[in-house]
Amino acid sequence: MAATLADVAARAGVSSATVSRVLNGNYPVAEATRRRVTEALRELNYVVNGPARALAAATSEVLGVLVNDVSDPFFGVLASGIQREAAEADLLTMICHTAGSADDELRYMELLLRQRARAIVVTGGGPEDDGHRRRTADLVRQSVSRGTRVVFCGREAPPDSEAASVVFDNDGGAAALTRLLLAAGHRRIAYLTGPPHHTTSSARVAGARQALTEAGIDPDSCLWIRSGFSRAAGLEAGRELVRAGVDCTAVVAGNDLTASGVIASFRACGVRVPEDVSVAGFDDLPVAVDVVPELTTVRLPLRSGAVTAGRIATGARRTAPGAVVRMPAELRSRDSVAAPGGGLTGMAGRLRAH
Amino acid sequence: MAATLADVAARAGVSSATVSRVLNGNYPVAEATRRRVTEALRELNYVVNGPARALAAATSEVLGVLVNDVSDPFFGVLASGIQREAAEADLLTMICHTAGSADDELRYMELLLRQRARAIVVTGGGPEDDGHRRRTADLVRQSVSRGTRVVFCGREAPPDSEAASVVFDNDGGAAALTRLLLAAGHRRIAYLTGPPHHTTSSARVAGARQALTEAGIDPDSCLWIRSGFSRAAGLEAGRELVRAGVDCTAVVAGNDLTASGVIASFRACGVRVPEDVSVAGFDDLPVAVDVVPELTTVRLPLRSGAVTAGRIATGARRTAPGAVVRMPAELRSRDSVAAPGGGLTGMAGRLRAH
DNA sequence: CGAGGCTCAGTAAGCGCTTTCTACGAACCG
DNA sequence: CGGTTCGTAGAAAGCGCTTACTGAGCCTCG
Repeated sequence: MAATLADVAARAGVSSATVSRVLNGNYPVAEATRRRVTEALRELNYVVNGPARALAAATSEVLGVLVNDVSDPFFGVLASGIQREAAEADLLTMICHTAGSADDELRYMELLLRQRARAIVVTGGGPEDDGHRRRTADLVRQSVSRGTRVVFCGREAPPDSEAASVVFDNDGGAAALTRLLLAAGHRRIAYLTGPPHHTTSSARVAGARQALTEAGIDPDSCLWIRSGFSRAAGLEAGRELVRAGVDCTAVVAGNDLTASGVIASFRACGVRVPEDVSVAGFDDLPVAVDVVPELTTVRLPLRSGAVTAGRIATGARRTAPGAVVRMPAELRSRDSVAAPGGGLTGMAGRLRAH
Repeated sequence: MAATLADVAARAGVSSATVSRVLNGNYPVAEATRRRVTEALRELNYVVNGPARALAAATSEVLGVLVNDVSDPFFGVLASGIQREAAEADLLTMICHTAGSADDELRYMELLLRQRARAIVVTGGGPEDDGHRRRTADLVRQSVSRGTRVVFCGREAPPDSEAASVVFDNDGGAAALTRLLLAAGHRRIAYLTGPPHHTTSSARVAGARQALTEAGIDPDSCLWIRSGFSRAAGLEAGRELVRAGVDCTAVVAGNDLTASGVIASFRACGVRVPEDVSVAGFDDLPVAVDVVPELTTVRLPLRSGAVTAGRIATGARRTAPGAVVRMPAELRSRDSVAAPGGGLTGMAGRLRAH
C-alpha cells in the first residue's frame, strides 16, 4: 500500500539510490532527474519510513525530553524552549511525562535509548537517591556509547558521567531571597520546602540556611515545612499555617505555584499579604505577576537554560563531556514582601468554615 | 560497541532467531536455552534496537499525542490520561507541542506518520478551516493505510475519515450554563469566547446562543468578546471590561483559566465576585476550586475522555471507523455565580493605576 | 586525438531485527 | 521397529533505507 523508495524509483525511471539522494540532498543530482523524482514522490504520496532510515543511518530524528509533570508551567517553559532548538535542528521532540517517578524516569530513558533517540534531555530536579543515581549513570553510559547524547537540565548529571548539565542557581537564589527578607526586618520565617529528597528542594533549603547562618541566625529557629511544588500544596500549607497560628512574619514558598496557593488561602482567611505576612515565591513563572499582590520571587532563566540544554543536545553547541553550565538566579522584588506585619498569630479564629 | 542479537546469540551458543524468540516470548523455547540466552542478554547489556524492530515488524511501539500547549492543564489532564492507557499497552507516549499552530499540527502528524507510530491522538479543538481539514483528512487517510490509528479527542475527525473521535459536549454545557445564569436573573451577560475560528470556541458560543434564543432573548443583546483560553487573556479581558464600564451583571469566561484571570483583575479593581458581577468558567480544571470564590463552571469529563481516546488508540477498545464517542458535560454550581448585583458600570474609576 | 578528470547515477552490501520455512531428534504408535 | 508427530532451533529471506564503490559518458587539454 505505502509507496517505498523502489516504487518511486520505478516510476521516475531511476534507481532507488537516486531517489534517496534527492530526498537527502547530500549528493549531486542533475536538475532534470531531480524534477522527475520530485514529481514521482508527489504522485505516489511518498512518506519516508523513519525506522528504515534510522536503521540504515544508525541514528534517528527524535529528541526526547523527560519532564516531571506536563501540566506544570515550569516544565512547559523548559519543554518548549528545548523543542524550539530541536526544531531548528530538524528533530522531532518527544516529551515524556514521568509524573515525578524515579522508576518512570528510568523506564523512559531506556525507551528513548531503544528508539536510538538522537538525544535525551532530562529536565527538573530528581530524587536524591544513590541507587537511582547509579542506575541513571548506567543508562547514560549506554546511551552515550550508542551515540545518544544526554543532557540534564535543572539537575547535575550523575558523577563521572559524560552527560552535560545545565543547572540553575537554586542555592544562590534562595540565599539572596533570604537576605532580602532579613534586610526587610523579618526574623521569624516559615519555609515551605519542595518535595523531600529532591535535588531542587535541597539546594534551595541549603542556600536559605546558609544565608541565615551568615546573618547570625540559627536556621533551626525558622520553620521548615515539607510541602510540594504545586498550587494545591501551597493552598493546603497556607491553611495549615493559619490554623496552627504559626508565629511568623514571612513565608517562603517552594515556588511561585505554591506561593500563589498560600496567598489564596491567606486571603480566604483574612490574612493580608504583605501587610500581615510577607510571601515569597521562586522561579518567576508567568503566574508571579498574575497574582495579587505580585510576587517577590527569584527569577530562574528557564527559557535560556532550556535553549542552552537544547543546543547542547542537538550538538549546535559543543561542550566537554560532563560539562556543567551554571545559570544565574536573579532576585525579583515586587509587592508580596514588605516590612514585618502582625504575623499569623491569632488569625486562626478568622479561618472561614468549610 | 552496542551488542546486537547476533552478539548475544554467539555468546549463548544459539542462533539469533532463538534470541529474538526469547525476547518476544511468542514462540516456545526450551527452559534451559531460555536461561542461557537471558544470561547472555544481561551480560552484554543488550538493548533492543527500536528502529530495526520497527522495520522488521512493520510497526513501532510509540503512540503520539498532539497537544496545543504543554503547559495548559487542560492538555495536561488529557495527555496524562492517554499516557496511562498507552503504558497499559506497553506503548511509549510521545507528546508533541503544536503551540496551537495548524501548520505544526500537520507537521507533527506527518513526523509521527514517518515514525510509523502505532497511533496518533490529536487533542483539543482545532481551526475551523476547510483547507486545514482537508489536509488533515489526507494525512489521516495515509496514516490509516499505513496502519497508524488516528483518534481525535476534543474535536470531531474530518468528515469521511476513518479516524474515531471522542468529543465533549461543549455545546450542551454552554447552554446549561447560560440557562443557569438566566434562571438566576441575569440578562446582560458578557461572553468571552475562546480564540476565533476554533472548533471549541464555536461550539460553546453556539450552545450559549441557542439557550438565549430559547429563553426569548436576542443573543445579540449580549456582549461577545473574542479572547483566548489562557489566564492572561482573562486578566486582560477583565481589565478591559472594567475600564470600559461594560453594562453586564455576569461574565462567562472561555474556560476556567480565563475565569481565574477575570476574577483576579476584577479583584484588583475592587469589583466583588459574585456580589457585583457573577463569573462562570468552563472545563472544571483543578484551578476552579482553588480560586476564590470557587468557580461555577461546566465539568468536562476530561480524564475519562482521555482514557477512552487512549483505549481506542491502543486498540483496547474497538470502534467502527469514523465512530464518534460523545462525553456529557455537567454543570458545577459553586460560589462565583449569584443573583445579579450592581454590575460593572461606574467601576472604571476604581481601576487602580499601574 | 587519447589520457585524465568530472559529473551523475546505478549496483549492491549492509543496518538489526522478525518470521517463515525447514531440519533434526525424541517420543510415540501400531 | 519403521513411520509419524511434536517440540525445538537453525537458515535465510526480507523490511526500506543509506552509502560506499563502480562505471558510463562527456569535457578538457597537452
